[in-house]
Amino acid sequence: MADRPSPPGLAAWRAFLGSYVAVRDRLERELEVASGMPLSWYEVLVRLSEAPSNTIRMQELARGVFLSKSGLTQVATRMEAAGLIRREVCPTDRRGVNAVLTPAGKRAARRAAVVHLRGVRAHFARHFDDLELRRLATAMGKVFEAEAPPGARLPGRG
Amino acid sequence: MADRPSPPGLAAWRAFLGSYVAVRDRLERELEVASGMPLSWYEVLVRLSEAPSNTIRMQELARGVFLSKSGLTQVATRMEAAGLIRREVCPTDRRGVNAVLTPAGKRAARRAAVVHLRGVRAHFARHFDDLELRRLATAMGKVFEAEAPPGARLPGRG
DNA sequence: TTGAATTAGTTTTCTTCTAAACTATTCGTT
DNA sequence: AACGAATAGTTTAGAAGAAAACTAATTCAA
Repeated sequence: MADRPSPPGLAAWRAFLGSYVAVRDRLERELEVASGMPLSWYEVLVRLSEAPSNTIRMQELARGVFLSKSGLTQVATRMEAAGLIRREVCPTDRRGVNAVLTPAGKRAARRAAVVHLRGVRAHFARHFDDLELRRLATAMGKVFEAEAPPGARLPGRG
Repeated sequence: MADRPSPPGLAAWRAFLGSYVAVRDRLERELEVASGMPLSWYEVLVRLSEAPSNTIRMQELARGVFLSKSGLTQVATRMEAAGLIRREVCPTDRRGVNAVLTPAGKRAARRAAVVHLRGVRAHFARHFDDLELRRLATAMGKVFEAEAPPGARLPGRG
């Protein structure tokens, strides 16, 4: 194996990097303006919305939203203060903590989803046809599986 | 136009997001270990290496490396202290400042490039064949053109 | 040519994130 | 059982970056 990417390989990486930054930035600003909520909060809400009993252990949630454990603790503290989630000691392992979506959190998630999904469509998906989107999902999923830390998992929908 | 992405559209976005975070994180850590240099420094070095006279105005450099102007000022201050770049008042517009690559900066750029390019190959490009890489570069380039702020530009190589 | 508006960069302030240190619980060995 | 190792989360300390306030130079209009 060569130790450098081919020219198209490097060009693809650079375009990937640039488009990620551009799209993420737009989604972040739109969500902030429309919902007063940072993208990290939205991601927490989505994972909890999709989880059985709207409940996830902190550790697993941290992996799901790509934050360090201390980072998630801090996000969770703010979201708890805002009434969107609550935390309770895990009944089966008293070291653990469950993050649980509150009714207000559910409502906030639904409202934010409208804005966020419109943005994903307008700034990302709109640029491709269905075949391209399927190819992209497959290709990026393969990279994720190979490169993400063990235990990381892509969510199903939201 | 629908106001939500199709399921493959959303799946593609999520896989895109996840794989970006995973790959970027790996490249960042590898570069830090091997060169003691954050990725933001490397990106500055690359842009300067590719520029005529190894010189770029702060403003344009900030756009090139996806940093705010204050963010670049701070990065540049550290890199100047490390001897990798210097800053000089722009002769044609005395409001402006040129960032210039030093000889030490050139050497550091070459050394870091070996590590970084190996990483791009191993963690990103390796997962695709040539056709896929060309498709990706085209697709992502299109998104970048449409979504990046005015004046942003993808680099040619490095 | 003078003054207002614009532009370039830096400084200051604040937020967010990571890593390391710390506390508490559980697991695993003997 | 009991001790050490591992695991879960929080707290603390520190780095990095964005936005706003600020300084200085240039442009534009009258």
